[in-house]
Amino acid sequence: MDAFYAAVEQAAKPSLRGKPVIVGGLGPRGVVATASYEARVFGVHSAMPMAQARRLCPNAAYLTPRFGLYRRVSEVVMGLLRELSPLVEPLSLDEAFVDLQAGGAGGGAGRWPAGAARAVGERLRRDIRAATGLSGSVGLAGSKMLAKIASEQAKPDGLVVIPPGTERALLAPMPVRTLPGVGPATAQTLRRAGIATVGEIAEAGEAELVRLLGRAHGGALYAMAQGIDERPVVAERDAKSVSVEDTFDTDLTDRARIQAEIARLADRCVARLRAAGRSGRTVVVKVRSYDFSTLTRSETLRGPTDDPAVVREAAARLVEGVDTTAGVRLLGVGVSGLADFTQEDLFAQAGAAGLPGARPPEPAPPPAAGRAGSGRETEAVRHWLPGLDVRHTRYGPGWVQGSGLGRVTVRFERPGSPPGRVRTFAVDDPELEPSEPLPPWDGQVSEPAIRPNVMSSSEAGAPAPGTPSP
DNA sequence: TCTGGGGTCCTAGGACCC
DNA sequence: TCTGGGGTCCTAGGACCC
Repeated sequence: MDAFYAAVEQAAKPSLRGKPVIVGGLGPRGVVATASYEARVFGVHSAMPMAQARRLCPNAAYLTPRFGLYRRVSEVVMGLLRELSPLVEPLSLDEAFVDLQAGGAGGGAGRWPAGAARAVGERLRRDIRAATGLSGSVGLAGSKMLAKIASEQAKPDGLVVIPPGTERALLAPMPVRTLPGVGPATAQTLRRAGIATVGEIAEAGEAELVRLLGRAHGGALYAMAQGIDERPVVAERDAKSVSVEDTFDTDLTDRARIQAEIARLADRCVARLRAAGRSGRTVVVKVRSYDFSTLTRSETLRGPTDDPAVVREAAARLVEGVDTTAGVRLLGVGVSGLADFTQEDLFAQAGAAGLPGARPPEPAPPPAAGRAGSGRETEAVRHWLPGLDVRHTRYGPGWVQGSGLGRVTVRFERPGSPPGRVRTFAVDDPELEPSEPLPPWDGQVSEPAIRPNVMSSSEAGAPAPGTPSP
């Protein structure tokens, strides 16, 4: 999907179409998650500090991310991919590999008539636009690596095919950073060895690449430089770890506060673990200091757990051993070594944590949602975060454009409506209330081809009763 | 008002075991 | 009592991806 988060927001907010839109953290330490193509013209890009983005593009719309909405749109798109083949490997909410041969749409025996793949790709792009109102790009090739490179070249709103037999010649002149897996550090190492292009990787030979980058990375890169990538498309990979982390607006130094935050993070982590029906054996704590130096401390239990108390206690022990006196900007808690939860694990975890071993396997305590989740979200709503949906009893649905000085500015429009007008209210106006996001296909003129058949529980909240329809 | 949050994979050293 | 070789597990850190 092209500039996915920003594109969803533009689809949901008609007045933002054609304008620079930047989605990301709006706090003092936020970074850009996605910039629309209109904003990229100003040099804004993903992972850039929000402060820098505001200097480069002061007139953009700055919006807080709405992952629940993006997830719903993503599910629609992934559903379209699964119509092409059962072998779909999502990489993120907005990207996936599809093994078309496994889908049999090419006519069997793994042979595709000339042009058939391109036709499938173009039809997919039309279907995605019809179902979501958004544009996606397609790369078609004989391997995951080449398909990914092709899709990068196809963006935005395009399709690129790399025909079999043309791979090496096509790759040779490209900079090494084109290859997936080559980031700043690898590019630097290669540059120092006089290697700037993919062709030069192939010329250097496997022994040299392994010497420079190690067995796995060097070997993989040497193969990729020749267009060789045998990795299969794998659907439904089980997660191997679950983690949560928070960056604080100002550094933390108070030990009690740090321990309180660690406990909150542990509860949030376990809540996600349980929601996935998993348990884990290794607890990891992450601490990023005032100077951005980052360390982790981990402890492996004797058996897997999904008990919030066990994870909380392990995390507390681990952070106890870290010098935090100079100030920490980020804390994180994670669990790895995941297993599908079984009843026997309860005994193992009781022993491992030094808890009273005889404790019966009572129903595990609730995932302590009280403090972190609901409290924080309520707070966010009261601050009328830019980008969030609201509803006014007289003016209907709209979204927060900004707030401050006791006022909140709302633009009244919705997906499918013409650009709306702006009104300003007191922040405590009783006629104004937060509301659920309206997906982009709501209000479209034509009936969408596909609708999500399942709503995630976090999105399932019914609209408030008694509010008038527009 | 420099640098988010959620992941994956790899490497390397030490403990431990046979 | 001059000290091998291979394997696994754990811990910590780093590169990379979206």
